[in-house]
Amino acid sequence: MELFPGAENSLSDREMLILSTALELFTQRGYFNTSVHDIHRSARVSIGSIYHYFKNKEGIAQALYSHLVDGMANVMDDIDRENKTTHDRCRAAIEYLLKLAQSSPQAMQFILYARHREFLPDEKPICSSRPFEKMKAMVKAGMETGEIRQMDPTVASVSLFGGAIRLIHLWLDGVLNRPVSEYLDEIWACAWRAVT
Amino acid sequence: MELFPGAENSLSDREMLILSTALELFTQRGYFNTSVHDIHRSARVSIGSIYHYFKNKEGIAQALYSHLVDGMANVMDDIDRENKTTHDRCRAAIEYLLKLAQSSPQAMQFILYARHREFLPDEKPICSSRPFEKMKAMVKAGMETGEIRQMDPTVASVSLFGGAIRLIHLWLDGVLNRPVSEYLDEIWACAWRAVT
DNA sequence: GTCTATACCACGATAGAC
DNA sequence: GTCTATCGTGGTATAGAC
Repeated sequence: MELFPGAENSLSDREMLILSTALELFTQRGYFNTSVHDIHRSARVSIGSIYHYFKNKEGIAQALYSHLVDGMANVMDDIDRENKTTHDRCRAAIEYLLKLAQSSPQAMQFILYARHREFLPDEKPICSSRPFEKMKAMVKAGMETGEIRQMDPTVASVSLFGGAIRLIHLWLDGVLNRPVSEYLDEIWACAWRAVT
Repeated sequence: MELFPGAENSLSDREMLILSTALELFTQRGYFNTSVHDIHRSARVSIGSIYHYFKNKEGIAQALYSHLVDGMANVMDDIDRENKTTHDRCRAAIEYLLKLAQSSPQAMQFILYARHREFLPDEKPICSSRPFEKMKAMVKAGMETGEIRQMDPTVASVSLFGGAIRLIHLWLDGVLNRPVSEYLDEIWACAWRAVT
C-alpha cells in the first residue's frame, strides 16, 4: 500500500494508518499543536502501538518526510527518463508539482511548508533535497545545450520554477479561485519566456 | 525607536527589547521551541515584565507580526508614490525585498517562513496581507495600462515576483553563495521578461 | 512597573499486563 | 503486537511582595 504516489517504501497497514493520520493532523494544526495522544485518538491506534512502530514523535515526522521526499524524487527521475528536451522535462516537472498539489494538498503542504528544521534538526533544507536538486540539474543541463540562455544557474532555476511554486503556495493557502492545475499552460508560458 | 525600518508603531524600550529578543529566538529555534523562560533569560527581563507588556506568548508573536507587516506595507506605499511606471514600481518592490532579506534576514524569515496559522490562528495567510496585496495591485494596474501583457492577474503576479521570493527562500536557507541583493539585475531581467 | 516563587496542566515517553 | 495506566518534565501563566 502506498501513502503517496511514487514512493517505494513498503510499510505495514498499521504504519500507513499512523502516518496518514499524522500527515492530516500535522498539516491541519501543525506538528507542535499535534500531540501523540491526538494521533492515538484520531487513528484509533493505541499509544503503545505508535511507540512500537516509531521511536518517538519526531520519528513519525521523519518517516513521513522521507516517504514523501523519496516519492517526489522518484517521479523526478521518471520525468528525466521519459523526456528528451529541457523544455519538456521542466514542463513535466511543473505539471507534476501542480497536479500533486491538487490531488495531495496535505502531502504538498508538509513538503513545502512545514518548518522541518524546527522538528527535524538533522534534515537539510527542502530546497536542497533530492527532488529540488534534480530540478536545478535539469535547468543547468538546459543551459549547456543552449535551450536556456546563459545566466547564473540559480537565477535560471528560481525564475523557471519560482512562479509555479509561488502559485502552489497560494493554492495551499486557499486564495486561488480555480484549481491550481488549470494554471499550467499560463504559468508555463511565463516561466519559459523568463529563461529563453 | 524602531525594530524594523518602515514601521511607525511607537513602542517602549522594554517592549522593543522583548520583541527583538523574541524575533531572534523565534527565527533561530522556532516559536514552539522557544519558551517564555528563554525570552526572559535571553533578554534579561523578568517573566513578570513580559506578561505585563503582553497578554501571553501568542501576544508577543502577534505584536511582532503586526509590526513587521505594517512596516513592509508602509514601504510598499512609498514605492507606489515615488515611482510612475509599473516597471519601476515592481522593480523597486523586488529591490526592497532583496535588500530587506539581506539586512534583516530574521525579520524576513519571520514574515515569509513562520507558519503563522499555527500560532496566530486569527491572521490571514501572509500572501493576502497588505504588502503582498499591494504588490498584486501593482501588477494588475500594469496590465490595465498595457505595460504587462494580458493574462490571469494571479499568474502575472506570481510570475513577476515568484522568482525573487524563491531566491529569498534560498538565501534564508543559506544555500546561496553570493549575497542575495547582488542578484537583483539578473532576477529582474527574467521576471520582467516573463510578463511582457 | 518589576520581580520571584509557584500553581497547574499537558505532553512525551515508559512499564508491564495480555 | 497491542493495549491501559502512569510517571516525570517542562511549559504557560498567575499571585503577590516590593
